Amino acid sequence: MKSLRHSHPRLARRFPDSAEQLRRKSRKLTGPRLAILKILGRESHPLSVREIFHALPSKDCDLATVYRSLHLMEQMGMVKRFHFGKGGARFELLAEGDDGHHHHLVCTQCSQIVEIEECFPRSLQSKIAARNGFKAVTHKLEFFGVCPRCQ
Amino acid sequence: MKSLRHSHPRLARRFPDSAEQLRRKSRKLTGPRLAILKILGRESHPLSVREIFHALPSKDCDLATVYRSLHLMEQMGMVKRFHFGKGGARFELLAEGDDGHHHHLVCTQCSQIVEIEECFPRSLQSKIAARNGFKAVTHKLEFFGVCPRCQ
DNA sequence: TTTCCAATTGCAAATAGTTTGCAAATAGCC
DNA sequence: GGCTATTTGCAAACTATTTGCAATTGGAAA
Repeated sequence: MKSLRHSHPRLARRFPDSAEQLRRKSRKLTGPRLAILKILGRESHPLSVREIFHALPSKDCDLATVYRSLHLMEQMGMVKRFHFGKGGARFELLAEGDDGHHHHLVCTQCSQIVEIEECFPRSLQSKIAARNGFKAVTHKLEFFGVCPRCQ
Repeated sequence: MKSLRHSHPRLARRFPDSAEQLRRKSRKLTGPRLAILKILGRESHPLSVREIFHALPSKDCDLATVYRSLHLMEQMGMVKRFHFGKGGARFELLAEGDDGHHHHLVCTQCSQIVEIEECFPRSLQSKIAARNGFKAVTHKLEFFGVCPRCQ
């Protein structure tokens, strides 16, 4: 359990709170959920459902349960869902209070994923929202290219 | 045929070239392909495969053919594929020479789609690419919010 | 620490989106 | 009009995800 504390900064303190957070919504901290949190906690980039499933110790948990768990955790703000075009959804563990808004640079050859600090300029987004009369505007932004090793 | 000349600016002159463009690759300008181009030419925003299929006159063309046609047209640079998270792919007709790089503002309630002029700052993208040693970097960027009518 | 029940799980089947093999149909060059 | 490579329809396969239901289980209450 303690090992999760040492992962990526954003993930810090996620695991110790999980039981408490689940309890608050009268949800149970079950074996499968724990295992999934552990796997997500080991990586600092979004994992595909397939990757999570195969990393499951002795894959004793059903694939449907992985989907259900991830969905629940997403609703609770514990994980964030990403789509990189090809393939299915990917999930990243979040620390409490983090809304998970950030972006990635993905290698189109080997799918290596780098987390990016930069974001679309806030003022420009406000301008776009205002000009079109839209409210509550956010964005999804991902970069794609060829990583050093694949060049 | 002529009606397509009057669509959205980006689409201008797309249709008259289609036969020629297809011929150049020894492809045929068939009924289904013509019908799909016509449908795409009527709209200035990306259509889902479902939408295209149902707009097909007397839907006499198979869904598989729609997929195959769109795939071919994508490879030939005649249409551009987009993904807005939920649901399947969407396709937009391009004018010759247009690489189709642009973005959208999508209503999360009614899926209304507005085309956006703004783009992620080039210099910032170069910085991101350089810092991580990536080459040939591009990006996908879409905005989501609530449109005036849905507020 | 046992009981109890709502929450959770496994399993299998359903659904959505997309692709593919193959024989029949057809566009466009001659 | 004929010929042939390209295209199409159809059905089946595939991938990603969801759902119904009966059996199981976490954890609050007794």
